[in-house]
Amino acid sequence: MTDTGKKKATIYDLSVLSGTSASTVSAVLNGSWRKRRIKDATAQLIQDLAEHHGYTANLQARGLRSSRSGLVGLLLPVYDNRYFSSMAQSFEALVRSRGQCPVVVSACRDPREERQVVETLISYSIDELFIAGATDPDGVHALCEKAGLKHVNIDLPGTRAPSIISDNYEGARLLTQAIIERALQDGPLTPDELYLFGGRDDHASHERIRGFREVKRTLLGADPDACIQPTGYSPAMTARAFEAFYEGHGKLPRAFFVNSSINLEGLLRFLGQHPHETFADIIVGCYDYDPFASFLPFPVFMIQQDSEAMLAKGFAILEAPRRAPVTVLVQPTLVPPRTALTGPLDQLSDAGGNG
Amino acid sequence: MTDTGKKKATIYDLSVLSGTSASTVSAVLNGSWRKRRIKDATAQLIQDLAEHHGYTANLQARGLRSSRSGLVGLLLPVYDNRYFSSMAQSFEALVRSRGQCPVVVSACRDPREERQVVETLISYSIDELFIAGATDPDGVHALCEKAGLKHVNIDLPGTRAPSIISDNYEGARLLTQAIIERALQDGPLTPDELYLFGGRDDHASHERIRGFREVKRTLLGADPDACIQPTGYSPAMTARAFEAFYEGHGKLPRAFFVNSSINLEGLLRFLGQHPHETFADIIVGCYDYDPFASFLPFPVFMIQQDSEAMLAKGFAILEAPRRAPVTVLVQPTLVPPRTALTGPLDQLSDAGGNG
DNA sequence: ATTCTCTGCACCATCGATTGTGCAAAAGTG
DNA sequence: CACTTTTGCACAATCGATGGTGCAGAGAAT
Repeated sequence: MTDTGKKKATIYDLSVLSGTSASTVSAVLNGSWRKRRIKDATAQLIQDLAEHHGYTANLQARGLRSSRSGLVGLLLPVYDNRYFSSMAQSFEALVRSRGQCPVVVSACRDPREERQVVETLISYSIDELFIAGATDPDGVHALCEKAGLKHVNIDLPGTRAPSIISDNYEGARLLTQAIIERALQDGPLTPDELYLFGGRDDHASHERIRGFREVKRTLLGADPDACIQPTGYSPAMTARAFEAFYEGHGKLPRAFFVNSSINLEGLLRFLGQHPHETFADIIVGCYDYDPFASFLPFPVFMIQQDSEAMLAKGFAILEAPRRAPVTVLVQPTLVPPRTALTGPLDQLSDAGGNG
Repeated sequence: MTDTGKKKATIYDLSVLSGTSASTVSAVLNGSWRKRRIKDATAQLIQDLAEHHGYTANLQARGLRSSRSGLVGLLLPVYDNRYFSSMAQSFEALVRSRGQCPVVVSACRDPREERQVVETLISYSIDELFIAGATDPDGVHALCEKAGLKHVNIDLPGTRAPSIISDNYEGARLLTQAIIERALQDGPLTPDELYLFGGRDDHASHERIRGFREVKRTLLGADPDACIQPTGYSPAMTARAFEAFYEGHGKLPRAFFVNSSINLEGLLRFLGQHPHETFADIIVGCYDYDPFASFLPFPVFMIQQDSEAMLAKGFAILEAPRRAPVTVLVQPTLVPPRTALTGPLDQLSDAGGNG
């Protein structure tokens, strides 16, 4: 790739250099040349020239003409937690392995931002879209539908497009049961000693709360409404809920279920403000897995959602001829305290060593 | 936005509907219409039509013609840790606030992948590129240069383009000093009780090791080479280093400096395999901040890098007329153990509550 | 009334690649 | 040698938006 010339080479440049037409160059360089009965020698010549001049196709031009782009989008609510960043990591690898180009964007759980972002992606003729945790999946669906864009919901279901979600109900049951069993080791547990913090009015929260309440009622016999504290997906709000509880009771609940790792950060903020005795004996369950959180100085049970499986399933569904608005459940896994799982980063080759 | 029609509307559709020419429609819809002396009434008519038909510009066509795209790229090594995911989060907000569209891609610390990704981005005529932690910044630089793409290095410096990096040397000094002081509270510390794990042959690692060794020599009087254990950026390799040390010494070093949060995950893997006594008294410093890691059951000092400041500085440099290959140092902050800092997620509005 | 200046817009080439179609020249057939 | 078939490629329209240029008509100036 000797960089001859200053501007990027185009098929027209190569057509002059090779003494062929632009359409021949195009065919050779996009692989359709056998179908077009281009001579092997001609193809070879053009490929050599292309390499020599560092030719790369102008993807905007290609996309404009063919109305496809080779891009696959992933729409995230946020980046900054291990569940979504890990999903982005897996997504990259998966899309790359399929010869397409991953594009990840976040929309900050804002329905307007979501639409805006999707419009932009559509304007770039992306080929497929994975919608992870959209606040308004059906609104986004309408846009995709209109543009003929293949898409699936991941993590939060929509009613109009295929959805692949964690089995939040089952996961919550597993997690609740684990917390309760662990708490019982330290003596009997009364219903008002087990709380749930975090989440809001989305499908995932509902299902988790449902699973929590059911197991709790079964094992502990009751579940006062006051034990459910939805605080939204915000560390600050969650911290406030813990503070409020602490002010009212002089301690934290003996055991509690936290709706997500983002909410669990709210717990950290509380911890930072209080001495160790305050939480020496608590038992926590968190829906989401974060390796560092698993090693906090009290037992933390976590639920790992299998984002890689969800994405893989998503691709499978997009490839299938019929795409009914089915909902596929993917089973999450209970992770006991003090567990360091491997993640997508472990797939990366890193020679390591100092050289 | 009533979705009249099935295909996406173009300026030609609107030109027919409005009885004007396509160029007029184009001018009205891209804001250049005052300059083109379009009558207010005409503009209004076209805007109404556009809204009614849910017109959105085909950005590939626009980009092709104007060879600009409104896209700003961020090239990351990986997503899956808090430093980079937090950087991505800040990046999104910053770019959005400037009316452009953020595109984040990762290249897995693979020089070939880096080039490949940058080529792709260039083919989409992105306007600016932030290169965070490129393995081969100058190789990437060459590509950008050739394409006339404005770019800056973030986090790891290149020699050919402006670079904005953390003051790794100073950060390492702060961190080393903090660990040593804390260790001295528990009694005298000998040079062979303080180790460094992680990092490889990149600029950041070098600077951190330099800072570590200097402070250590100053405060402890010596620094045996064996105390430096570069393991690459891989949790597995780092875990192996801890295991090896443990096998040789029957315990972990009393205090150690870990090169990054990714390496710190290696420590978790070790911890998961050993009883609590093994690490009851260790003192850890980690270059990078992760809120959960800050609350591990032993003192963890962390360094928070100011990625938001780096990005902001990057934009400033890109806007400046002259762009010499300067290197700008941004000061990181020492974060004492058990500290929950707020992050970019706190900027997000989240009504919270159950409704 | 004539010339000049604006105003308001239409026309058209252009960005770089894709693709249906057409047509020479080469090769095969009888 | 005349005729068909195949090979190998060129032509030109097209995707949707942009922006330089030109020009008709309204109003102003003389």
